[in-house]
Amino acid sequence: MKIKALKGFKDIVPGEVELWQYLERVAREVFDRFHFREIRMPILEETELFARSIGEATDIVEKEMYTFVDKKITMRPEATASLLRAYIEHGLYVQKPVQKLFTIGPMFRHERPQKGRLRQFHQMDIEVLGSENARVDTELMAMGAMLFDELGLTVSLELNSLGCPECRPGYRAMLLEYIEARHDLLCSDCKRRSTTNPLRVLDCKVPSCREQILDAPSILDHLCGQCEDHFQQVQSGLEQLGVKYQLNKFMVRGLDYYCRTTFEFITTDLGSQAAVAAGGRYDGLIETLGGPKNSPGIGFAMGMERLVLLLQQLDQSVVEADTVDLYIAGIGDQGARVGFGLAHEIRAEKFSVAMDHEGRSLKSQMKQAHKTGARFVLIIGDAELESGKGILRNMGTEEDQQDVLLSAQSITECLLKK
RNA sequence: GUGGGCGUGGCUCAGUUGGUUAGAGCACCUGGUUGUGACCCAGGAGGUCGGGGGUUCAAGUCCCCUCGCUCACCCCA
Repeated sequence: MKIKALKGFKDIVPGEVELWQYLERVAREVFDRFHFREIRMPILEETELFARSIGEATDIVEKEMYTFVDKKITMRPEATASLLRAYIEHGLYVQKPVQKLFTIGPMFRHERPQKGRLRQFHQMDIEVLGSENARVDTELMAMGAMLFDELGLTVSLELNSLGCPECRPGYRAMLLEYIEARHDLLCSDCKRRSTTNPLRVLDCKVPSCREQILDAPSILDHLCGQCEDHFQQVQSGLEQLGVKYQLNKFMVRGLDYYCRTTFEFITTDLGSQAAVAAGGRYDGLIETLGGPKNSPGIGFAMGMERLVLLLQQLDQSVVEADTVDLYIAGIGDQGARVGFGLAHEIRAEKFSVAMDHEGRSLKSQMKQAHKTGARFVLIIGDAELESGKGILRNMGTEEDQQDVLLSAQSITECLLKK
């Protein structure tokens, strides 16, 4: 019986991992430009942390978490809660009132896997803690847009506001009334949602439900003065920076902690997993988790599997082919022995060197060199050992240089010349 | 948790109305004269046809069960 990876858990093998490295490299570079700093947290946390932040009644907490019940610990299903815990625990808000942080790593949710959705998945998570200025919201979305643009991905930004504890309850009551009046016309899921989370009815995909909610009251028409003002500033900021966006008054969030600004970066190229990144503001959350009072925050997470899938759909290859500077082909035991030593010395000079130790024929080694994408091949056989000079073949031009001294120094000089 | 589709060598797949030793392409290995990479040619290795049971003289091909993968619902990044 062969042992295989668990359902929903995937290996990222050579040939595939390069794209992940590329994604991460570009992202880190962009984060750096906006002056975000990295933070890394453990994968396991107290279960309580997620119950309190994400919300007891959410699907994530109710049925999707990997929890060690006896130890009361859970593998993180998302990054924000852990990041805030660390932020509070280390008193980062004391050192610097506004913190801009990012983290990259695996998250775990026990769901049925499908395209762009795994049980262990990876997110890049960005958070700005300690500011409620609308420019922060704008900058965050602008950064996301810039990153996707530089990756060559076509995604659109959808924006909404969820209001705050001042204005949401009133709106919620109004919506509930609207939904109740049409209760019989809704799908069975929405009937359930109307009691568990009425806002969710707004983004039901069933056509008949969509029809019913067309004239539903919009939160955007019922924001309190402050939220309205804040939302206007966010929008004018996006316009100032030339970031295209679309208002979506039906967009809701699955995690309880969101308020005010919420947004999603959407693609049409991933089947049902449209959101490649999503997030929003969570102004009361830091306090809820034991941090300083009146401490606002906003952040978003990007699904790396989804981004990699999109990158794979691009025709142009963004990843460099497999290549080495030099392949050493040793013929016979002595040739291989000398090559073995030279390879080590040349590697110490910061060149990449490949050779095999299987005692293959020269022809076979040349084939290996070709497949490896070697720029040069150094041939060392009996004749070369005798003269002390090797043959250096340029794999591009097919030229052989006959008189290369078998020393790391003269070989590296030749490599530098080309 | 609920549905649909699919499970043949590393990968992509053929396998006819069930019938002799299960095939192809790609990839891999070794050769094509004595020490050289494309292509080509020859040869080779590699599969208990997901697993179990049943029908039959005979099953990769039919039936049942089971496991796995996948897409979708739900939910979400």
